[in-house]
Amino acid sequence: MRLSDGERLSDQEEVRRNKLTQIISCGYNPYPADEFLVTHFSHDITTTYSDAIQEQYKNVHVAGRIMSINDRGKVVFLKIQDSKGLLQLYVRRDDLCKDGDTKLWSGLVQNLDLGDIIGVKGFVFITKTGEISLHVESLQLLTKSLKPLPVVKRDAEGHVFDEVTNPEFKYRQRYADLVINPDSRNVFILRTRIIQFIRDFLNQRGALEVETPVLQSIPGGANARPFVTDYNALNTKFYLRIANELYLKRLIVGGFDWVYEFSRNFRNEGMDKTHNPEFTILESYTAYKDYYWMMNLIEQLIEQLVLTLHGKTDIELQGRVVSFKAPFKRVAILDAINKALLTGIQGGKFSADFSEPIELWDNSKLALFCTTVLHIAPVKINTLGRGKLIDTIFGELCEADFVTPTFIIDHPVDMSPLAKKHRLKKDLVERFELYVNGKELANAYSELNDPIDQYKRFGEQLQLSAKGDDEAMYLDSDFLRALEYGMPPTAGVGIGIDRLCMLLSNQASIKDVLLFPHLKPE
RNA sequence: GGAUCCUUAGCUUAGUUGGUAGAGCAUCUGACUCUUAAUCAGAGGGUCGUCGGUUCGAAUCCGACAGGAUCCA
Repeated sequence: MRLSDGERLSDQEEVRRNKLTQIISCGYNPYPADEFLVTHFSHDITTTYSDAIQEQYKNVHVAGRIMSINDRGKVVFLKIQDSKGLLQLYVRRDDLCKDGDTKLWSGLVQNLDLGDIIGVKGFVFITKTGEISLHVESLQLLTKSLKPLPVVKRDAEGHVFDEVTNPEFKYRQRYADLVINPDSRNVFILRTRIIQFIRDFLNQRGALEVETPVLQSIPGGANARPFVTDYNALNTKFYLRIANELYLKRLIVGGFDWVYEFSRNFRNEGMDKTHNPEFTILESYTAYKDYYWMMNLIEQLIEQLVLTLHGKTDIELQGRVVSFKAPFKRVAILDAINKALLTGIQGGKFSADFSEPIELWDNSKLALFCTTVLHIAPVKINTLGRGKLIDTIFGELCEADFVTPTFIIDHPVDMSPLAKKHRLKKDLVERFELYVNGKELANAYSELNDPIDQYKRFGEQLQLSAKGDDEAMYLDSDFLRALEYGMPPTAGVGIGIDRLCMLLSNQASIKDVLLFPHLKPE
């Protein structure tokens, strides 16, 4: 008996299939359809039970997966795991088989394996060794498990047996990882709590959650290579969205004054510890506000989120304590770079040729710095515009320094084609990025709403594209048409949800905060 | 895309100038009606990622491929 071609069954799998046959031949259904009424969860019992209130625990129904079996002959101790934790079951043959017919014992109980899912009824008591347990009066199989589960065992000294450490196993068989590894499960519970917190935070302030197209005819709103697909009914190429920004702005044009969406975005690019081609960004746009207002909002959001999850605003990240107390530091990106240049020159890392403030450098000097100091291939640099060069220098020189939450603000105009020009500072835009633990967590602008300026910016992107920058933005004339009707002054923000989850769950890889990260097919 | 490393039983792994694989947990058989890594006595389970080469002989050396991890681009 096999489920798929070419796969030989292991001895343990053969054994389980034989047990399945025995269970069926004894008249028990290994996959019953009936509802099993659950009255209690493991954790609730083990945290609230005491002998003083045992009357309330006389008829308890629990269901879960068998995680340990301690067979003592005519008594078996089982531990089952439900969604909230573990509960020990005390199963006695003579309690299950009161009429002397031991078929249930020999036909079913003795054919149970680790991983089987059972439903039990009984009363709660405390064993001689002091463990709150369920004395089982009836037991039924709810699902037979045919594949051995590498259940983790721990001894009294804390030695761990059978813990799956192979990351490929965890990622490919997340279902198994979630069963055997509570740490994994907790990360994903935390992820949901984070998303719920943000949703509540925005809803309480009057924001409207919306849904915009995942399939787009023009992949706009970001600099990235898209996934392409054929749209049969419309007989044209479509793209999976790289961002939802331009659609949310269309909604601001339409008169909604605060919208947001948790947007699953797709970028056809490399994957590493912080990038998965499919990822989640929260985008939110608010009419009549600017990026200063947005900075205040975001620092409130992050501070309160950390406070809610951890009960305090100072938390430990990779061995150092980081404060999330608002307000966060605000540093102009050019100031940050100039400071790093000065430090580098004083430390002898680069020559004094680069002592002039970076805003005065011409493009050839930027390129020279990138090739000689940062050792970036000239072929690549030739495709980059001024803004991307400066962004690259910031990434290399400064990014890692911003461990405590810091707003990096006022970027050069040509690296921010959707941001409004700064009200005071020439050649800059009203933009901020939030850096925490050396990584970009959020990106926001006072949104560009001047359709003529926006048209010019798209034009500059087209020129970059012609130079070979395959991430330059596409021109979206429908978006320009929307802007021509008039979009009120608007502040917009995007928060990387995956990175936020990595940060707050202290995970080093994005794969550890994605339930099903992409891997090559087996 | 480049460099380095990894792939041995269900899981974790040992395997020393190349001599047809050893363990713990899990599994199976037997004993045990309050155990908790239960214990005790026995047993089975591996085409050592795949394919090819060198050799009398390959888990081990060489090559290609596949998957994964880390770092770089």
